[in-house]
Amino acid sequence: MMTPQVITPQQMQQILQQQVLSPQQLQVLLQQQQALMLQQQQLQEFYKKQQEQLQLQLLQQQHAGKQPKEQQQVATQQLAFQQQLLQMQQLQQQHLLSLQRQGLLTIQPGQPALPLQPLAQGMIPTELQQLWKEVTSAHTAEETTGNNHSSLDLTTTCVSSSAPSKTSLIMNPHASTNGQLSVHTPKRESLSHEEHPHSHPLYGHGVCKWPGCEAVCEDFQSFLKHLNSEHALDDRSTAQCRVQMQVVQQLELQLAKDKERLQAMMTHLHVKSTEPKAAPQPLNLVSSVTLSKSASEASPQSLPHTPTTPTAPLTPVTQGPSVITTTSMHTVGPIRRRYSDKYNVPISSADIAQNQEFYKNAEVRPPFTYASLIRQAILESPEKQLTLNEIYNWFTRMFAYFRRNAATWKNAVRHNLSLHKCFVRVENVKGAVWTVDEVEFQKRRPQKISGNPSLIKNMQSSHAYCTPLNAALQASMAENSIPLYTTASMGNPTLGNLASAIREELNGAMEHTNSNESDSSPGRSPMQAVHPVHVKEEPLDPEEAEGPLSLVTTANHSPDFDHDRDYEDEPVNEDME
DNA sequence: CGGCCCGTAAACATCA
DNA sequence: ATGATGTTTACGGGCC
Repeated sequence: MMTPQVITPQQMQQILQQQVLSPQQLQVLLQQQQALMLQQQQLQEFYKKQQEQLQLQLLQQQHAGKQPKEQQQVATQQLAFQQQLLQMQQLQQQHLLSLQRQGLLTIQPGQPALPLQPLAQGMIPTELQQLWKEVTSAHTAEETTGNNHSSLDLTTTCVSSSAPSKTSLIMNPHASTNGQLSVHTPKRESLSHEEHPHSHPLYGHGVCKWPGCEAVCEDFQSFLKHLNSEHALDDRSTAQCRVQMQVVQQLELQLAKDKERLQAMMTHLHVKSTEPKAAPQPLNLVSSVTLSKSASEASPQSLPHTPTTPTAPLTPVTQGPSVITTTSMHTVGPIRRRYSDKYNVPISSADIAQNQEFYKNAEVRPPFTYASLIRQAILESPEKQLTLNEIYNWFTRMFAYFRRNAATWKNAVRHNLSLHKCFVRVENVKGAVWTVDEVEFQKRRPQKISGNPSLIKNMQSSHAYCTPLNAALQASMAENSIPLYTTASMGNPTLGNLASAIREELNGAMEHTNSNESDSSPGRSPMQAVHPVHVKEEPLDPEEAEGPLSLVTTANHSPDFDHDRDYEDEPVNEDME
């Protein structure tokens, strides 16, 4: 539990998000509040009676002129009461002010301004009933059967147990008016109190967490003493409890609103998800929305495949894009991978996360040919060579799209590797790796582009580096352009590289027609391409240093997914288009 | 319409 | 024997 005085809006948000307070908890609090109000009334009466008695006594004593001790005692008592009352009211004012500042006390039209009522009058039970109705009507429908064992329950405990006999006496008659009240008997609460002696929600870090208290208590025992003495059943405690209840209520209302908002967002994004390829940013949202059952029906039509394989181990949904989607991949040692984790290197960085995450999470077919992708995969590797399996892994790692239909695209990859001369198979001790013959690749490029004169025109006339190969590519590049350029310029191998690779291709193509380029974009000359220094210095230790951006790369390690196998296996079995 | 590129499917061979 | 890896052929769609 927190102290209303110091609670910040951020904390409120946190609380809201955490949904700390269940309706049950609220109920408990409300019930307790109700009981406390009754007690408060009793106290008020008691106080009045005592005052009357005091007056009588004083009169009598004055008449008698004796017994100074008793007189003193009574006077002290009275003073104490008055002080208490004053303190209580001050506290209440404090609470209310803070709450108002925080916008927590937005009293609803039909609802009486409870908190502003003079404390002495206490809270009318009907008001509480009303309150309770409002709160419950808003929430009981959903998420029920929670455990109400947490803080609030214990709060109840502490308060009522502090004056058991009195409480029960006072409560019971009223309890009959409301069945819910009878649920909480002092017995049960005291039991729960004893069950978790050292996990009192009002006690933490050696400090009493009673709202506005923060008294230091050495140990739990002293805390209990403190609790019973300082926070016994009195008006102040009652008032504080009521304020707390208001806080809770407001939080509940806020929660309801935020839930509504969330629902609206989800609905909205769901609609978006049915639209085309989408911008990079919706990416994660798209996938997350996909999870929601409500959204599931509409999505299939829009995308080539149903978004986000449900079975896939990494669901982009639940977590934030870059970091979370990924798991530690190192362990997965594919059968005979040569440079086991090297391919990890070129992968994601926080910067490109946007782009990378897009294809990583959205099952959108990348607008690149298999040949381009394969080349990129190989070039991103430290050694500029990959085994077939590593290429597979790269595909699945970088593109959600390739996490299904493994048989199909893997076949395509093999097909491309064999078909294109630019891919050279190099025998190795441990097997064979694939490399890129950049000369061949550059040869090939112009060919293709030559078939698209308009593109060439574009490139020549506007020296547009990333003139797309086609509309899709263009779109993709548009999406990627900003982050890609920044990252690529930093020499960080990533998906950014992927785009840069495309640019390279174009550059390479342009070389045949335009040799003006002075910039050092990668892979322009065959020699550079074969041993490209620009992309990144090849680290001696593939595990650790992987380039200029150590930070980024460190992040890369974990981020990436690990289960190549999962991707390989599942799709074949489960998919059906 | 034909040529080219690309993706997909599949048959087949090789190898561990 | 099996699966991964390669090679090759065939076919269809898209584009120019």
